[in-house]
Amino acid sequence: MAEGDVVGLDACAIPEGPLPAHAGDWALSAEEADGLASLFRLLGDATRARILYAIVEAGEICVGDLAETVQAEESTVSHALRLLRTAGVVRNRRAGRHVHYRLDDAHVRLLLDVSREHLRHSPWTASADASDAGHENTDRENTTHEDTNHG
Amino acid sequence: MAEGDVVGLDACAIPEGPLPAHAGDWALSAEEADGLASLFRLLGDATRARILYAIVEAGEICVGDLAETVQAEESTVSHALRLLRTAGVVRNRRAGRHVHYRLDDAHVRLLLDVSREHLRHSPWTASADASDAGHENTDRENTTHEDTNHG
DNA sequence: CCATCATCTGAATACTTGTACAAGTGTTGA
DNA sequence: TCAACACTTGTACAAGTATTCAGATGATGG
Repeated sequence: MAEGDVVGLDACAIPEGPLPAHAGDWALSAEEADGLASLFRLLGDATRARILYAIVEAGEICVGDLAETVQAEESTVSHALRLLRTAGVVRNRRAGRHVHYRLDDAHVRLLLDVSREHLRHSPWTASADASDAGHENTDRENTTHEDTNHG
Repeated sequence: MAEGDVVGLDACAIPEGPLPAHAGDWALSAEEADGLASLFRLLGDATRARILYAIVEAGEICVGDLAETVQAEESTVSHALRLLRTAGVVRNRRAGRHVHYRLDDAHVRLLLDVSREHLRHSPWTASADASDAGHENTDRENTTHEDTNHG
């Protein structure tokens, strides 16, 4: 009973032998989860995502160009930028009539990088063709009952 | 950095001297942006975030424990897990009456790791109190109008 | 087979949020 | 000062979504 050992009656969490070195540090408080979710939600919009990547690509870019690049109304872009700005993700700099935006968070840049990698190596695109899995039985879940050793 | 130099009349994107090596690769197509946003949106919910981190921490964990850990109804957790499952983020394994969930995407794990780091090093929590910069003029950005050289 | 446990699913609800239109602010040049 | 420009903001509405309740499914043990 390698793993079945730990499984109690009320607890079925299995510490999976070799845990990542920093296990235990992974636990998230409600606030942390909220903060993290806020960040992710911020990136969780196609327009904002495109804006961010356009900013990364350009280094620094003004609202008008941004709007043209991401094919959205300036108003939309401005609204999006405000969210990113107030979250500390981007930073603006006024130059004459223009306002230039640039990234203001190295972590976010890293996130964008990692996620882009993920995208390139993953079989998804926009429409996860696993659309709604109405039947939910995606055969990969059809496991043989390995540890049914209650007997 | 000499930046004001490059600004044109219709284009105000400034290539910021040394671009990241892979610049140009950063541009996101609409589909890519959508895919990326989908992923981020998936992580952009406090409940799901907590679920994911709980899964990472436990290595593998069943729905009931998950519900208790993240302090949510089992039904809520199940719904959340379905989204994560159909997106390929987590994977389940049936063991008797229990269903164990674990991460099923190294990229996502990395994202979670990076973002947790971000959280630890950032001054935010849930509510970004960097209020809304109504005037947007955060004085340090009050640069001398460098590129007002229209003549 | 039935009762029970663990989990899943569907539908209804309330809530959040992205977008567009229009008006406002601030800057520049004449 | 005025008009034009670049951008921001308020508001309203459509669309999306998280949560809950109730019922269904599948597994186990007697």
